[in-house]
Amino acid sequence: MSIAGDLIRGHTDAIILARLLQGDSYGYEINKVISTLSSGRFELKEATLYTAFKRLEELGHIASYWGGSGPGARRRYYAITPSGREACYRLLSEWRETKEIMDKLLETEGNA
Amino acid sequence: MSIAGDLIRGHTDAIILARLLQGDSYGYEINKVISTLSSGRFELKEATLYTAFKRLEELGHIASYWGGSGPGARRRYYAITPSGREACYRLLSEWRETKEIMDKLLETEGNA
DNA sequence: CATAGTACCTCGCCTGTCAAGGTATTTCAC
DNA sequence: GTGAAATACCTTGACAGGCGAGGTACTATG
Repeated sequence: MSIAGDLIRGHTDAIILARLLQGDSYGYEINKVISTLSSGRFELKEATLYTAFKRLEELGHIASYWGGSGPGARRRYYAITPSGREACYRLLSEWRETKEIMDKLLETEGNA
Repeated sequence: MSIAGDLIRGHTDAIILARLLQGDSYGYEINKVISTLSSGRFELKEATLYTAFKRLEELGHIASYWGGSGPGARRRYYAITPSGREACYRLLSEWRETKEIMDKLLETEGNA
């Protein structure tokens, strides 16, 4: 991928929660959506994704349930919880702040 | 600090190089500048900073020399090299791309 | 029945951050 | 002059997140 792993570090939770804010979904689908939305430039590796799900569920930010299997194997759906919503809003505002600060720090006089 | 370490992970090199693009500087000063520019909301820990210097020097992106000591102890100055400039521009454009993609991925319909 | 696509999961490595601790020099108050 | 504070640099070890590699299982299609 063109965007290195460390750039998304710390942002995976935000991305997943923001996606679940749109409605329940499952791992495989979320991965596809992320890939599509970013025109293939961004990709959450499966190991990363499932690790994140586990972490978020332990934190109580998401809840899972086994859902109907479509064309393939059975799916584990995830739903965002109230605390997940809160966390998501917090992460979104943190992202806005990070952007703002980063832009200031990366600013160069004879501008790039 | 209000912005957690993982949010800047992968951006420290960009920040340091962008700062050195403004002219030679040394660790202690760069740290202060970052703190000031971000109104104290952002802080590169010393260990992180010196680790990054070492890494960047090994990569040939920066070069160091001992400079005159001002009011305190002696200072090790860093200068950006041609390859460092290139890397910096690349990182800057990567940052722009990351911003764009992240904004798309974090977008929510009933917007936050 | 084999293959490809869907779907989930785990282990172990790697790398960047940082808490903690250490060294050396200069300045300034007392 | 001596002690504290600020300046300035550096290293070690622990920790956490991302991910390569490998594995399981089910369904549809030819």
